[in-house]
Amino acid sequence: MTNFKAYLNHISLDCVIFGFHENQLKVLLLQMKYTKKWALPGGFVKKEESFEEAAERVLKERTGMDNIFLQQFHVFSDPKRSEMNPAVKDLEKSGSGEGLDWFSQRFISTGFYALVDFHKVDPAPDFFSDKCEWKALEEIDNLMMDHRQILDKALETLRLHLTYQPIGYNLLPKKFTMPELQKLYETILGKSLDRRNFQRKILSYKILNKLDERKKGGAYKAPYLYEFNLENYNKALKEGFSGSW
Amino acid sequence: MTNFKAYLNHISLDCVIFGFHENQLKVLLLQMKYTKKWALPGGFVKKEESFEEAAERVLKERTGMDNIFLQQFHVFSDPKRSEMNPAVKDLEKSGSGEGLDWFSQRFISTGFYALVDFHKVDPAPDFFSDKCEWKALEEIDNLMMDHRQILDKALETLRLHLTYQPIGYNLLPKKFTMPELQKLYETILGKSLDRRNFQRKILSYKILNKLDERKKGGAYKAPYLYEFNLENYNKALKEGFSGSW
DNA sequence: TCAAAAGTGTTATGCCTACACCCATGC
DNA sequence: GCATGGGTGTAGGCATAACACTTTTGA
Repeated sequence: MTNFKAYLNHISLDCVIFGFHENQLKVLLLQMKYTKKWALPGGFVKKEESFEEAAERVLKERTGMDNIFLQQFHVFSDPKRSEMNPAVKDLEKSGSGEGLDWFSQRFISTGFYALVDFHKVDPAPDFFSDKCEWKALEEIDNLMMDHRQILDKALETLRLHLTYQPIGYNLLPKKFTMPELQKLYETILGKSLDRRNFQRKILSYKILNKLDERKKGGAYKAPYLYEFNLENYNKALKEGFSGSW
Repeated sequence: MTNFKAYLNHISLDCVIFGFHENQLKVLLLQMKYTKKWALPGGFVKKEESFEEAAERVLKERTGMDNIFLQQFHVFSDPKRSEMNPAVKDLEKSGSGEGLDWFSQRFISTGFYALVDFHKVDPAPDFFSDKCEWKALEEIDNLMMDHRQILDKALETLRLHLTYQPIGYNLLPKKFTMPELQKLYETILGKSLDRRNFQRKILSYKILNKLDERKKGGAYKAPYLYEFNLENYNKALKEGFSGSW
């Protein structure tokens, strides 16, 4: 990762990787080696790669996972967004002259968001960072460069998609309970929903299979387990829900 | 436009410029000089420009207009999308060696869609084209490279935005009638709507001012004129309509 | 037996849909 | 006067929102 010849100049991508854990929406972040600033996992695009392939590669490297749900959402092209890029400082300290040239150029970054099953992720830092960790949305502040803006835009897009697309297959384990699914929706939307109405509505979409099993081990009354009906789920992904006109 | 040193390598943008005329949704296209293929107006990004600024510049050049409603919607990054780029052939014929190198590189294109008042546009071809014309959606086929795909994605995005955002201010003259606005919606959505329900719904958004004037000159009963209530319109643009959760 | 969480059903409201009649204008 | 398009109102159905009681379980 110190030979940049294989990559397209001034093009980068940043990934907002969402996971759901302990009833919180979390994002996978890297802590830069020298500046200690937190940053979104990102990468560059090889000369024969599509952006989607590049994003998959980055995702694989940071999470160990394949086939991640991935969605591009915006291009961040402000010519000043790369100014004072802390990564440059990180490279100065690491003494890589070649890298310095690379990092001092202007970067146009395409934002992707990814939805992953928290438990399946094995976080791995990259060459420029020494930590890779999940952070709950509330504990995140002061990200590198314009990464806060990128994160906000990703969240905004995710919320929008929620209103006309099913979500959850990529964020939850194979079997899950209705309260868990509801918590996921509530977390993304940032507001609480009525239990009964939520259930009626989500069931009306026909994207769930109710299982005979109940979730054991928890306290109190054991909730039923559900799984996604993939056929209908994928159909809903393509066609979308309702739409007002 | 034959000195490409001022521009970022392998980055381009393409604009899908929508206008509304004679109850049809139309798109502004260019006809390439040598291949005679039709193409979306596009351009490159200067080294100190944001994509949005570059798109505005392109829009200004093709339409003569400023302050156009502009929205980026997707990045097209397939490494093969530039293969057999007919513009290269156009350049071969025009004998520009420098241009050849430029055009033979891989391009990553960001798609923007624009909404404009048809009557205000003064179409102007660029260096590589000899015609710049409005085409109704139905008459469009066989566009250059992946431009058909870009157009389709723009239309899909526009339809989606229609369900949660007001639209029309940028596409219609200052004063317009309810039937005209309805035709616009019907055209974008590709289906017909009930007159009375459309009117009730659009009025419920409070984004219109009903004027005392009626449209004169037309045959039959003269319809009332409306204008957009900009304050509410802009508020609706920001906040969006409803949303199912 | 009590507290906490989960399962389930009913009612009211409002929005969307479908539909009909009258009015103005040009031919 | 008739065809065409525009203005307006109403009834039914479906989805959403608000809301309460019962059941299970562990402590």
